Amino acid sequence: MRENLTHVIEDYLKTIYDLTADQERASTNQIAERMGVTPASVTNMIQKLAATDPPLLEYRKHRGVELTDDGKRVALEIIRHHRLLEMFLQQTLGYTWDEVHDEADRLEHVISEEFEERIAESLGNPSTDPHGDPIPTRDLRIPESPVKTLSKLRPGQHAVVNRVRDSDPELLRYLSDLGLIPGAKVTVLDFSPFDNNLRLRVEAQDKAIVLGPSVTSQVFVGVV
Amino acid sequence: MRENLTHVIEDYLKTIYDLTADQERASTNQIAERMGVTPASVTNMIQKLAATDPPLLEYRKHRGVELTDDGKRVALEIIRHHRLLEMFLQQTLGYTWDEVHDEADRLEHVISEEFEERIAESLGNPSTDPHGDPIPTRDLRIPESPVKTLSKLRPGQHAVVNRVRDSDPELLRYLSDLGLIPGAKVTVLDFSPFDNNLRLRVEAQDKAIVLGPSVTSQVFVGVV
DNA sequence: ATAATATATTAGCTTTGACTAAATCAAAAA
DNA sequence: TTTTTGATTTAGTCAAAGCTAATATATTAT
Repeated sequence: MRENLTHVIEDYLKTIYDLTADQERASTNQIAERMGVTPASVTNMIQKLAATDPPLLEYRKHRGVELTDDGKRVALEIIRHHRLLEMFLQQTLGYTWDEVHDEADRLEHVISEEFEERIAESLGNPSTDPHGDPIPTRDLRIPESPVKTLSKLRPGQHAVVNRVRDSDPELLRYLSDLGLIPGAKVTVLDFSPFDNNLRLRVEAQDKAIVLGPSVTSQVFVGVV
Repeated sequence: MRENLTHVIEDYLKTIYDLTADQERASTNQIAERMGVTPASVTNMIQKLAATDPPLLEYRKHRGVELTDDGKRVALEIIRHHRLLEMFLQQTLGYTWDEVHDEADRLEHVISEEFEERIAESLGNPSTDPHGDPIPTRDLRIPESPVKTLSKLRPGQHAVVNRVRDSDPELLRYLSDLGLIPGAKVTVLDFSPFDNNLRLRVEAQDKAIVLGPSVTSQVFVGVV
C-alpha cells in the first residue's frame, strides 16, 4: 500500500502537512519557500503526487493543495520518526535542543519500524518532543497542537509554556538562556502597543525581560 | 576536500575497499555482483570516480580498479560509521547481531560526525563490532583483519573465534545458535577429506558438531 | 473595466545513476 | 595462430528531481 516513496516525496508531504496545520490549503509558493526550491519544481512535484494511485494529495490549478488521508498518513509517519528521534538524541545521546532538528531531518527517512519501536520504548513512549511538539502515536493519532502564543497574552495573565517553534537553532538557544522552555511558568507584566513588546517574568528567573513579537509569536502557551 | 559525495558513491567506495582487502584490484564484474547492478553501470561509475579531482580510485581499462588514498579515507569513514552503528544498535537498542547490518547500511550515510563521536564515546570507543570486525579509529587507522579461517584448522588444534563474515543474517543466526561467536574457544576433533568437513567442539557447548566448508570458511580464528 | 502586480504553470534542459543492446578486448582452447 | 568464450566497454535510454525562461492566470489597484 505505501512504500517506494523517495525521501524527497516524504519531505514534500511533511512540509505540506505542516503548512496546512493552520490553513485550508498550501500554496505552491509557500511550499517552494519552505523547501528552498523554485515554485516550478513544486508544481511539477505536486502534479505528480496528485496523479499517484492512490493520490497523496488533492491539487487544483492555481488553488494549492491539500493532503489526502493517504498523504497525511505518510506525513504523520515521518513526523513520528522525526520527533521520536529528537527526543532520543536529546535524552539518550546528550544533544542540546538546538542541535537535534537537523540530525533528525536526515535520520527520519532511513530508520526502520524496528528502530522507531525500540527508541519509542526506551524513551517510555513520550507524547512530546523536546520543543513540546506532540508525537503521533503508533497508530498515527496526534492531539491538536496548542495554538495560543505568548504574544496574545496581556498584563496580569499567567501561563505555562508548552511548545516553541523549532525551526531556528539560534532562537532555541536564546529561549533556553531565558528559561522559556516547555513547562516554564510566565507572568505578563506589561504590554507596549505599536511595537507589541511584552515585559514578563519567567518563574525561577531573577529579573523580568522584554520581548518583541518575533519572539513571543514563536512560543505557545496554555493560560492558567 | 571531501564532502558532496553521494550515498551511492560512498557505497561503491566501501564495496571496493572490501574487495581489495584480499586482492590487488577489484574487477568491474565483482563490483557489479556485490552491489547488485549491471557491469555497464559499474564501468560508468568507476570512470567517473577516476576522473574526479583528486581521483578517488585508479582505473585501467579491462584491468579493474584500486582505491587511491583519498578513496580509502572516504571508505574508512563510512566503515567506521557502519561498525560503530552496529555496535550501538546491539548494545544500546538491543538488536541481535543478525539484525544490525541492514539498519547500519542505511544509517551510515546520514549520521553526522557529532553523532559518530557521541555513540563512540557512549560505547567506550570499542575496537570491534558485534561480528568481530575492527572499527577504524577516529583518525582512520585500522588493524589488519585476521585472515586465518576455521576451515584451515586440523584435528588437535585449538583456536579462538575472533570474527565472522557478516553478510548473511541466516548464517549469523545459525552461528549464534552454535555458540560460534567472537570469543568462543574451539577444538578441532576430526577432518574429513574430499568434503572438507570439520568435527569440532565449542567450549561450553555440550556436544560436538560437524560443519562443512561453506560455514567454516566464514569464521576467522586465532590459533592458540 | 483595464492595467499592474503577484502567483502559478509550462516547456525545455541538466545531472545522477540506473538500464539494455551492441561492440570490443583478453584469455583460453583448439 | 585462429577461434571461442567471458569480461568489459560504449552508446543510447530512462526516471527522478532540480533549474531557467516564457507564458498564463488571479488579484488588486486605478
